[in-house]
Amino acid sequence: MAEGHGSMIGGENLLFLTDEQLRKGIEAMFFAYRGFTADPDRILEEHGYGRAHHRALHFINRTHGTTVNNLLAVLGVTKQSLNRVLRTLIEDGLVESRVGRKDRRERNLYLTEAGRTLERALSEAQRERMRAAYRAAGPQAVAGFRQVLEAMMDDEIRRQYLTMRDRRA
Amino acid sequence: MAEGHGSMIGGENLLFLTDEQLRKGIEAMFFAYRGFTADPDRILEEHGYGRAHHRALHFINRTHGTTVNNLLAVLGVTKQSLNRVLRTLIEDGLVESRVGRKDRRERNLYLTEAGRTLERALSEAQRERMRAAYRAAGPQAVAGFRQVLEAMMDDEIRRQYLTMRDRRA
DNA sequence: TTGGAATGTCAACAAGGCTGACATAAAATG
DNA sequence: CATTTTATGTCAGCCTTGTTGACATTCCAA
Repeated sequence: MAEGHGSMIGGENLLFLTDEQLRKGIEAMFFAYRGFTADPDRILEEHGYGRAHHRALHFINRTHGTTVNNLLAVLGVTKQSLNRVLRTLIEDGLVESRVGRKDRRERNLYLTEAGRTLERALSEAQRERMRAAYRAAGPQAVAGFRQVLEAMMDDEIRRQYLTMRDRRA
Repeated sequence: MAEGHGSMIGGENLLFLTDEQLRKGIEAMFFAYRGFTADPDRILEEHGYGRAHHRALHFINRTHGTTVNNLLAVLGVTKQSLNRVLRTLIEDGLVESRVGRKDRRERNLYLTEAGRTLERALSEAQRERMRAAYRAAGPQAVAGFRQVLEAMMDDEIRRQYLTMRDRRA
């Protein structure tokens, strides 16, 4: 019958690992990511910015005073690419770059009031979508969601993510 | 104290919806998506292709004989953008474009043997990553993962996704 | 027969990745 | 102190992949 668990192929904890199931997961990931970025994208467009700006604002807000090198590591892009984005944010007065106090080669990055305002608008839109999804799926589903996502990261990124996951602002 | 559940704001099923929790979900999504695309990206680079080619191959393989318009709707890009990608895939002999039988304006798209080979390599790399994540997280987590992702999609996309989710090859 | 739909193509442009080369300042090291 | 390394910025150029607009072709359907 329909529920014959196929236990002959490895027990029920392997049952869900069919190519069919994996394909569904892959496509869900693809479509969900589109939703995930849709709301901030609309706001960014109004300001003439792109996702790269959002990412920079997010991580500067998240780790006040972070250095350029730090940001490069987290974002996984080249300094030339980041610099282009950072320069416009600084010119537009959303980000402030201060010479490092201990090490004066470094630049510590901060959001200005205007930067905080835009960051809040972006992250609030994204949080609202996430909140609705969490609410619809329930707490147990959320725990599973995070577990799978963390297991999907590259090892090095996961280490980085886990160390900063539970930081305080 | 630290565990004062804040039950005054809506009961424990709302407890996990703090901005902090939502931020973790957002960052997990960001980093996980990088992992999600990392393995196919490496293979694509060897062939001089990009993610756009992967997406086209995936959905042509998934729905043999799909039309260009169909593909546009699923991928959410302009026809000009898709056309450029499609053209190189056809020129390179990975995709075959046949004039529609009923409606001869339409083009039905199929993978050639070479196309199937590349598609298999790409999807197998991606499935392997997904498989490892699923295995590490367990069946319950996987169910939650899918629930949250589906809830995160745009409404229209979700409808589309759900109708094709359980199709047979 | 004519309007509109589906498709393709050309041109131009922008964002945001990349590499390589080079400049500067400051820290670290011998 | 001299040298090397590090952190950052910048210029130039290239690529992919998205966009818009204009226009041609084909062909179904009213």
